[in-house]
Amino acid sequence: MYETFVHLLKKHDLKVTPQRLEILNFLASHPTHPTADEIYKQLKQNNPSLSKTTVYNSIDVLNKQGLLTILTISSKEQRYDFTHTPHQHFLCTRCGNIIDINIKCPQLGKVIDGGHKIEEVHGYFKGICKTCAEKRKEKNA
Amino acid sequence: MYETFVHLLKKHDLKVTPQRLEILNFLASHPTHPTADEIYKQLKQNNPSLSKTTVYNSIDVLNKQGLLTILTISSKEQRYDFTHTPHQHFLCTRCGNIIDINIKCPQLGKVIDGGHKIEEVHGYFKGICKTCAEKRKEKNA
DNA sequence: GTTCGTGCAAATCTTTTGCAGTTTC
DNA sequence: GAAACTGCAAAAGATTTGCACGAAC
Repeated sequence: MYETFVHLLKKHDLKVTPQRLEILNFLASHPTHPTADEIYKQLKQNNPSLSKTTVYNSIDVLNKQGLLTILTISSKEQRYDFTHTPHQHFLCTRCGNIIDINIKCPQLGKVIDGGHKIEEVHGYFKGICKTCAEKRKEKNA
Repeated sequence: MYETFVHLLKKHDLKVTPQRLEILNFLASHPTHPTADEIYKQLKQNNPSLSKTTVYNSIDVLNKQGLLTILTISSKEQRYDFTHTPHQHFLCTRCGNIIDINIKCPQLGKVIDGGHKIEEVHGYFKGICKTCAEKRKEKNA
């Protein structure tokens, strides 16, 4: 079941530990951009000896290998995103959810303002998400 | 000298205090996206009784009135930006500086992915800034 | 068996809160 | 003078560090 993640870790010269597999699996299957604390609380249920230090350690090595992205969108804690395909984020000002969206970024790769070269677009967009917009419509109807 | 900021505060029903004037002036004249601590340390030099609480309090009310923008770009501390004209930010991966850039955001105001309405584009872009790019060129030459 | 990873406790850093005294209007 | 603001100290919350033990290769 975890073969993919075993390969992924080996490929990046990281030791394969149950904790790392669980964290990778959790991030890949929960595109909800969890915080370190959310990851910790969730995984501790099946592995009571898990420590937060390990969560932070794992996040750190995974991030250094480019396997996850650190989001610093709205609040003071960091949120994490398993890196698979490039995408942007949408923060709903009503419900606070962070939703993955797909937007073409015409800026990527361009050189702008006389010399800055754009290599990554970490844009995030703020507004009202589909669900909240529909709720508001119903209310007004 | 501070008439503009006096007006700005009054317009937003905020009391005019020396601390708020200093903070506004500092933010407006330093587009370097300082942290709370940087603002505090700088202003404390001329006003030794200044407290960090006041810096945070002021930032809070100014932010609520839309007079400044909170950036959460790269690290765990927040950075602040005096709100004047809409612009984007460019984080240089070499020198770590956050530079204001001007980019057209064709996404603004659009409805995407079947219903999410974009009201603000908080994009930031990552890459190599002009200064670092030129330094690298010189080195290779 | 050596290197690396885990987990505990303590430390650090940023931001928030409670409250008494002071300033603004 | 009432309401709002300042500043101190303490608290809270997220992340980092030091270190001994244990697991992976």
